[in-house]
Amino acid sequence: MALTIKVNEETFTPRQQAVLTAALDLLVENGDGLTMTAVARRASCSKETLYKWFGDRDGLLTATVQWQAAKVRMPVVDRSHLNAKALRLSIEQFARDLLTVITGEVSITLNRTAVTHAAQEKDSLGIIVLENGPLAIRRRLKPILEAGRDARLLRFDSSEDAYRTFFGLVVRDVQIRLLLGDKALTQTNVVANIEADVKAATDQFFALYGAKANNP
Amino acid sequence: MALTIKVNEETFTPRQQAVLTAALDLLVENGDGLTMTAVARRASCSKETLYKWFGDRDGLLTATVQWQAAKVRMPVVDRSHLNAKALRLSIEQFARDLLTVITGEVSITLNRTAVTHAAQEKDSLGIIVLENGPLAIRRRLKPILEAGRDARLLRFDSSEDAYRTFFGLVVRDVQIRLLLGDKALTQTNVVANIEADVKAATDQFFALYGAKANNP
DNA sequence: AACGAACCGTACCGTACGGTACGCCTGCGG
DNA sequence: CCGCAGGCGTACCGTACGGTACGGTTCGTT
Repeated sequence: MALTIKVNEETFTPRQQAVLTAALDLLVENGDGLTMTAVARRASCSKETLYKWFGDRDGLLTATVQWQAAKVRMPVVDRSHLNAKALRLSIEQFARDLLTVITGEVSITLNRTAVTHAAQEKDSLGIIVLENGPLAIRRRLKPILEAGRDARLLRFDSSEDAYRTFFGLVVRDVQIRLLLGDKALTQTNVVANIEADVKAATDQFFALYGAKANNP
Repeated sequence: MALTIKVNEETFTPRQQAVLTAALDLLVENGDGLTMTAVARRASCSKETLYKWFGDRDGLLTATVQWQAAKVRMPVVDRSHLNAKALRLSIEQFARDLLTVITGEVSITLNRTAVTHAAQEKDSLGIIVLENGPLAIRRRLKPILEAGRDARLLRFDSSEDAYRTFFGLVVRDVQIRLLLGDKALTQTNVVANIEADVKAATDQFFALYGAKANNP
């Protein structure tokens, strides 16, 4: 159970999804408040049903994170005719999606849950969150970057390095500060600046990896 | 108790420091294993003493994190005669310090503990970790950056933005992946690449903010 | 020597929570 | 109409852990 990571969407009945929704709500409202009793009460079901469906508490947690993380599907960017303007818009869109997801309350909750989980020799949740968060973006961004390089619009040796630089330029210290509960970073504040941050990060990315850049 | 954040180094007796060391060891070994009984046994002291010294479990946790985080004192960089080479060495040193700290087992543990804590309406640990981690670097880096600007070696409008870009270029996705327990990032692997990453990040930082850079 | 403070070890209490058992209701196939 | 499977609600059990109490020991002070 702990070792089987079902990457594909598990097929949950509507009733089960209602239970998962209740569990997620409890997680968001009160991070550690995910007790089986609380979920049962919130979802109006019996604890016995929870155990029948999800095995144990960890199974319920995993199902919740898995199910919710998989819902974070960012819009696919058009990849045809890669002129400079289209490429820039694509990059900006990725930056915007990444920042929007990361600053969302659900994402913060899932990441906190996974980090907490990772602090106890359990890493399955961390893998799930990674797989559906940064790595999902990476999988979709890399082909765009490489297409940009093929079109002589970008210049880099390793698309992995380019991706990680992009991640750093966009995320900066926002995620860790949100995870640590930095009050100075109210989400409204961050959200209000997303557009400016997106533009700045994209500018910097092109300054480093644009074809005309003077990087080694 | 919960509201008083003692920024200055609390003066702990050697015996108390031994207790805090035991607590930290337990945290590192087994993230959630910080039970009062375990600490008392490890430190060969009585639980009653723990409660007398630290008030309650949260007090012990706070004292441990506070005490340990404050120990992360990165070497001060020479700020005199800022020629281009000295500035670059300083920046590199900051990058190296930041990466070294972040990838350390103690830092990972403290950050995980603080994130877990933040998931429960408690934010004091997060503040402590932030204050002694990223913000400590920021406090010491900003003057250097501004001195570099005064010396016409760097060009930027906001030193805050410059710092955050520096943070992103150096940290990238390393910290969040370590916090989530990404096995693909064994620490030895990261540590082995620190020097290369330091150089790359510094190159990129100067490409963006160096006086000869073509940034707006 | 006598006293008391600090502290260790351990036993103890109350509670919270994971997990299980059981009685009851509802809906559906024969 | 009967039986039964699925599921709800609740009661229950065992354990782990935070927090307290207490007897015994060491050590410094007078």
